[in-house]
Amino acid sequence: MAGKDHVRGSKAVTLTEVARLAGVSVATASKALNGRSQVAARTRARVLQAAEQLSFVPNTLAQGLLMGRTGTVGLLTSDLQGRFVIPILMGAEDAFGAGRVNVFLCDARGDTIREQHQLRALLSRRVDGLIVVGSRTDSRSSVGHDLPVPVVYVYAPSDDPEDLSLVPDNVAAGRLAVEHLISCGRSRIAHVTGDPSYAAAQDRVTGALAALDAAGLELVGEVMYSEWSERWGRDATAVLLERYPDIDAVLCGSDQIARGALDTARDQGRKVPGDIAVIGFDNWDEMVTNSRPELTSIDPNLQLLGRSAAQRVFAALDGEELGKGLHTQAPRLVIRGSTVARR
Amino acid sequence: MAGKDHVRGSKAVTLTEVARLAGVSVATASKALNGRSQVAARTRARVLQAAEQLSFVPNTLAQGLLMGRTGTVGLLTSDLQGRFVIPILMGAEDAFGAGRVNVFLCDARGDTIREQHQLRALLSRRVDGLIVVGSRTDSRSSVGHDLPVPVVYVYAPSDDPEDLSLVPDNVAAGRLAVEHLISCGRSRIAHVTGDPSYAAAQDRVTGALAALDAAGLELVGEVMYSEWSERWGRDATAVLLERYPDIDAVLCGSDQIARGALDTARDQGRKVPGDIAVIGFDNWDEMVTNSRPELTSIDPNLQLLGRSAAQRVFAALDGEELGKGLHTQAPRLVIRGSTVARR
DNA sequence: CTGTTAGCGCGTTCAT
DNA sequence: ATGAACGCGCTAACAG
Repeated sequence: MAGKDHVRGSKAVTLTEVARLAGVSVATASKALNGRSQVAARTRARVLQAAEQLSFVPNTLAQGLLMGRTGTVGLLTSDLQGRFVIPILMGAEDAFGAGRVNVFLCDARGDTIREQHQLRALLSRRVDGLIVVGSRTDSRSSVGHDLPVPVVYVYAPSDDPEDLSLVPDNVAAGRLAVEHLISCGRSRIAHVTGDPSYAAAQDRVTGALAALDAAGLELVGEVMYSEWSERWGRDATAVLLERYPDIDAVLCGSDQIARGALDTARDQGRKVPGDIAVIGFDNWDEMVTNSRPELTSIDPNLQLLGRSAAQRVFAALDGEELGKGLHTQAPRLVIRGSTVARR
Repeated sequence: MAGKDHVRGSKAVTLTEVARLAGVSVATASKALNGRSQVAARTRARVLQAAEQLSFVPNTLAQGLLMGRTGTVGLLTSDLQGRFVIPILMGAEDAFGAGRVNVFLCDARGDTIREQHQLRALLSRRVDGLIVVGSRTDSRSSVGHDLPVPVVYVYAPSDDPEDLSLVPDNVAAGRLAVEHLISCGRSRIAHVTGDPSYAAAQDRVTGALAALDAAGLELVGEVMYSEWSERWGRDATAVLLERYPDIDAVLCGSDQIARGALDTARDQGRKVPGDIAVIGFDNWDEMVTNSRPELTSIDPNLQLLGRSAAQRVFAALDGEELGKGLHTQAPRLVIRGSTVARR
C-alpha cells in the first residue's frame, strides 16, 4: 500500500529470506556473504547459492546506518551547462571506482537558496564527502566549515582560505602558451581575450606577460577584452590585422575566440601558421579539431582535477588531514596545426 | 574510530540528542519535527529550537529504511561526454524538484560489465527508480524486467517492447526541416548526413523524403553519408556545389555538418541564405550561434524528454502503470539566419 | 562453526 | 499530549 512495490517485478529481497532459504540464521548468512572466515565451506556455498537464486542485493542503507559510512559523495555544481564541470565530474566518478562509491549530482542553477536546499538534502543522505564545482575560476562563498564531512572545491575556489580548493593554473597556462609561440619563432604577439571580470582572463594575461617579459618581448598593442565568443574573436582579429599588420601570432583567451581569429585570418588571406600563429585555451574538443587548421590549445587537465578532488575526499575519510588553501593543477600544451605546420 | 568523524567539524547530530536537549522523548521530538498535530505548541517550539541549535538534519537513510522509499533515482548513462545526455539529465533533475529527490549519476563508459556493476550498486542503494540514458537513438539491450523498481529508457530505446522508452522523433524532425526549406521557397534540396549506421541518420532521411514526396519534389542526388563532422560537411558540400551547381538548399544531418556546409558556401562565394539555405539538427548552442550566418536548426527538446522520464518514474512510484513501448518527443524548429535573411 | 542478542536512527503504533 | 516499545535490514559482539 505504501507504493513500495512496483507493478511488474518483485520487491527487494532481504537477507532474512536468503537465510531462511539456506536454512541458517541471518548472522551466518551475513558472514558467508561478506567472506568472513568463521563459516564452513559447505554452509557458505549454500548461502551463496540461495542469494544467487533470489538475486539478493544487500541493502546499502542498512549497512550505512550501521557502519556510519554510506559510500556516497555529493557533487554540487552551479551549472551543468558549462562544459567545464563535465570532465571534472567524470574524473571524480571514476576515481571512486565503479560501484563502490556513488555520486549524487546536484545542480543548483547558480541559485544560493537552491544550493542551501541541496546541501541540506545531501547531508541528510549522509554523504561521506562533498565536492563543490563552479563554472568559472573566480572564488565563491564557502558552504561552511563545521560540516560533518570533508568538502573540496573544484574549479571555482572557496573564498575562505581554510577550505581546500583545487583549480587549474591559468597563470601557468598563459605562460605556457606564450613560451610555445616564442619557441615557434614568433615575437610580435597580440592578445585577444574574453570578459575581463573573469579571473581566468586576468590570470592568463598575467602568465602571458610574464613569459613575454622573461624573453625580453612586449605584447603588441593592449590586451583586447570583451566576451568569450567566436564573433569577438573574428572582430578583434580584424581590428588587429589592420592596426598591426606585422603581428605574427594571436594569443586567444579561449578556443572559441581562437576559432574566430582563424576565420578572420582566412578571410583576409593570411596563412596560418605561415603568416600568423593562433593558440587558444581549454582544448575543447569540438572547437580544436574542427577548425582549419586544427587549433593548438592549452588543456587545463580538468579530468585530473576531478580525480584529485575525489582522492582527497577519500583520504580524508581514512583519517588523513584534508588540507586547505588553493592548489593548482598544471596545464598541458597540445600542439596542432595552427602553430606548427603539418606536412 | 570508524573514520566516521571528520577532523574539523562536528559529527552528525541525531534525533536522540535533539530530544534530550529539548527534554522530551524521541517520539515526541519526531512528531514535533514532522508537523504531527498531537503535540503541544510550546513543546514543539522547544524541539524546533533545539534542532535549530544543534543544526539537526534528519538521517534520510534511517527514514528510508523504515518507509521503504529513499527519495533517490539512478541515472545510468553510457557516455557523459555526449552533449545529449546533459540536457536530459538537467530536465530530470529539476522535474524531481530540488532536494526532495536526489539523482545518482553513473557513467558506464559504454561498458556492459561496468553497467551491470552500476546497476547492482544502484539497486543496493534502493533507488526508487531508474533512468537509462544512451547517446545515440539506436536501441540498446534491456537492463531486465523483474527489477524491483520502474525503469525508463531515454534517447536510446530498449530493444524490448515491454520496456518504456522515450526518444526524440527524428522522422518528424526530418519532415519539419524539409517543410521549412520548402516554405522558404526552396525546391532543389540536397542532403548531407553522418554515419549511416545511426538510426538518427536514417530516421531523418525517412522524414525528409516523405516531406519532399508530399510536396511533389525529389532529393537532388543521393543522400551523402559519412561522419558527423564539420570536415565532412565542408567536403561534401564542395562536391555538391560542383556536381549540382543549381541546388538552393542543403539539409544537413547535424549542426556540425551544417557548419561545414556554411564554410564551404562562404569559401565559394555562395550567399547564405540568398543563394543557398542551410539547416541542421540538434540546435547545439555553440554551433548554431557562432556560425556565419547563425544556423537554423531542429531542436529535439531533450530537456523535455528528461523531464517526462522523471515524471513517469514518479507516477509509477505512486502506483500508476508505468506504460511500455516507444514514445516520441516532438521536435521544434528554430529559425535563424541560414534559411531566412536577417535585416 | 553457528545462533542469539543488541543496536545503528527514525517513525509508528499503543499505552498512559 | 507524551513516552515506551517495536521494527526497517543489517553487522558486530558474544554465547553456545
